Amino acid sequence: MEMTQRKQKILAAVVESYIRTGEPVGSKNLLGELDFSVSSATIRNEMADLAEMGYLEQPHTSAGRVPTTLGYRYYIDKLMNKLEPTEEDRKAIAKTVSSGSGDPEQLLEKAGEVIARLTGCAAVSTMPLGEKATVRRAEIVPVGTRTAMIVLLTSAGTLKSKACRSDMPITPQTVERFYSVCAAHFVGKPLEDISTVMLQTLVASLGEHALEMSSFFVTLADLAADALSSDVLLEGQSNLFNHRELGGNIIELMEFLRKGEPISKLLSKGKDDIDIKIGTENEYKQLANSSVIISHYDVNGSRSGALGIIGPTRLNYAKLIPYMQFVSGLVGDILSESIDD
Amino acid sequence: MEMTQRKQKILAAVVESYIRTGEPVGSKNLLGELDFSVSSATIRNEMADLAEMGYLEQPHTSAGRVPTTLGYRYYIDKLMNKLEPTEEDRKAIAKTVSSGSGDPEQLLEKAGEVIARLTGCAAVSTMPLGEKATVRRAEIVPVGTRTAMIVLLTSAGTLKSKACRSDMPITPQTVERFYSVCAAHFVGKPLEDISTVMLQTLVASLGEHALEMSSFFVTLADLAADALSSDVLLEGQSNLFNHRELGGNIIELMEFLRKGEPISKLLSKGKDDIDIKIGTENEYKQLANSSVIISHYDVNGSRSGALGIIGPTRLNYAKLIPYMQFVSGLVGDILSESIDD
DNA sequence: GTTTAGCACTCGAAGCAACAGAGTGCTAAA
DNA sequence: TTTAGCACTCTGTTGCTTCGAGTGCTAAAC
Repeated sequence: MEMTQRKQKILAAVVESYIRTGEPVGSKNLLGELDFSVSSATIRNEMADLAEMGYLEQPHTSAGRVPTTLGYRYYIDKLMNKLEPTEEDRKAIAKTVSSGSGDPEQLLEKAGEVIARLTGCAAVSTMPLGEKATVRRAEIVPVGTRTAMIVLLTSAGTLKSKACRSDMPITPQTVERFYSVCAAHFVGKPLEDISTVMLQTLVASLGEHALEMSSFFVTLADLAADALSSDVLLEGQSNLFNHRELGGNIIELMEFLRKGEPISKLLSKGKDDIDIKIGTENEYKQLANSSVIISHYDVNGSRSGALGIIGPTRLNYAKLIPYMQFVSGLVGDILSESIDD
Repeated sequence: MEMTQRKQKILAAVVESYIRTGEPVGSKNLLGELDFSVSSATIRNEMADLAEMGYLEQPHTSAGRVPTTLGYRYYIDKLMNKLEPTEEDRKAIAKTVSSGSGDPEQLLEKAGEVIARLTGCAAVSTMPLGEKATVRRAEIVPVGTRTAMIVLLTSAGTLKSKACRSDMPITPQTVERFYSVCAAHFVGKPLEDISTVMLQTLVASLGEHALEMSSFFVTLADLAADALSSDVLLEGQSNLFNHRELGGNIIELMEFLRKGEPISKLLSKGKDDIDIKIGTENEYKQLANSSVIISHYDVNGSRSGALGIIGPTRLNYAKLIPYMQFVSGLVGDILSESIDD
């Protein structure tokens, strides 16, 4: 069967009406939404065709039509008119996002916050880290006779810090020794190289100072692991409660979001600037009733991380896709600017 | 009407049975739970009396009885046999909690985690901060020509750090100037004194260096405000989903938990070591269907903060109260030990 | 050949009666 | 004072009917 222009218009109207109301849309309801006038019977015929072609489906025989995954896909790829963010919105977003400048983690937190608020969905983001991130700097700050704060700064700009207790009093020599070991073994090395195995051999080589120093390096390894793994931020998951159609799956969905690793995979996958997965297009079954819009950002020209939103399949794609592009572009710009000095 | 010993036994049995099953308990079900034998009719009479006295109520005429707030209160105050944690549990808890030693924030996070897991409730905790907390140390770590990390350490051991951009390049002189200003104006001062007003006069007095330095001090003030306010930790809120009886209120409850300030008030209120609020005893209406167990901890003999759990009214008080006391004692001990050196 | 009016049909939602089951309160006997 | 017995009340479930929305099909109109 052929996709005529009239069918396209009807499909678009069905998708838009369903996104707006959340109710299956019937032939009569559509009459007012179209820019040509035909009877409801004609629309019924066309909708039956669209259903046969796989773009629409019926929850049950006597209900209206609902877009299928294929229907959304066709709409997004061919029919949708993007709705660029207004100047006001751009300014408001830019203001909020740039207030989190400095640490990339804060920046992404702010960006997630603003996205979640604007879209009414859950927002996720990944840090501009990667396997290639290296140790840029390690600091030790003694804060008591036996307690010190270890601070790790990565090449990606991420900062992690943790307190740490030593079994022996901390002397200025201890501090000096810490810095020299760091300079020799850690600075400039990839984060993932700081494994416990590497630590064991290192500590063994310290001889009499092993006892004194070991807890600091263990803490440093913790921080490195933390920097590598805790790269997923989540905001606004409670927004999901407002979407009735997620129904009973909402609890599993929230559990899924809390996990982190799958989200990290999800966001790192796509190659395109923007990546949209509708319902069953998602490989995770917990997302089968949800849609995901992922927008990647570049730092100094290279693909670094991504922002995403997760919500019901009936997202307002026409609006949200440009918004996501705008925010991720902004994040990329700010990070590019702040990282190279 | 008089509270006989038999009535007490019946009340205890009703409360315990309801806590266990969540179902209204009928006279026949109670037969097996009592250490004396009477007929169900006798129990019915006694239960009717207890209902009249306000300790029990019926969801509807032909249902079993459910404890009222008053009933739980009587049970907790007079009837309950506390169930101290087993040696194994104590060890397991101590191990998890002490793994978060060092920074108080981490410690409380671990403590909250273990409580949430053990009780199946949401756990909240407040940091051992107070108005009296002072600046112990401020550090600046340059990480780029115009970017630096500001680190604030409080007298309570809390560590906060944030990245910060300056409009001008950061020189060794900048760093030195930062330290001398900090030493003169911040170290030893209460956190709450670092207000924006104080900052304005300070920055003004810096003369030509004002532009260069101001963003650092603004960041420092942010950190101080953060240390003062972000003192509420929340763990395991998703556990609440497992409690069916919270019903539709669960969403409002979770929103309430996410807020922070009311929780902070809630935890700071009680004077006793342990503080239990059952259902409507709570002044917040969002907690009207929930119970709260708050256990305060002391650091070096003075009341510092608290740990709490929030769950349905049918908590296993006999078990959870001693557990909370144990964990908060542990937290107090660890903090006392780590803070005085 | 396409569009439309008309109509029978399907299915879910809502309302209602019947009924089983759990549990109570009361009365009268032990 | 306790107990057995019984009538009563209330909930939850099941099955039935009705209502309405919306479809699909057919036959007539354009």
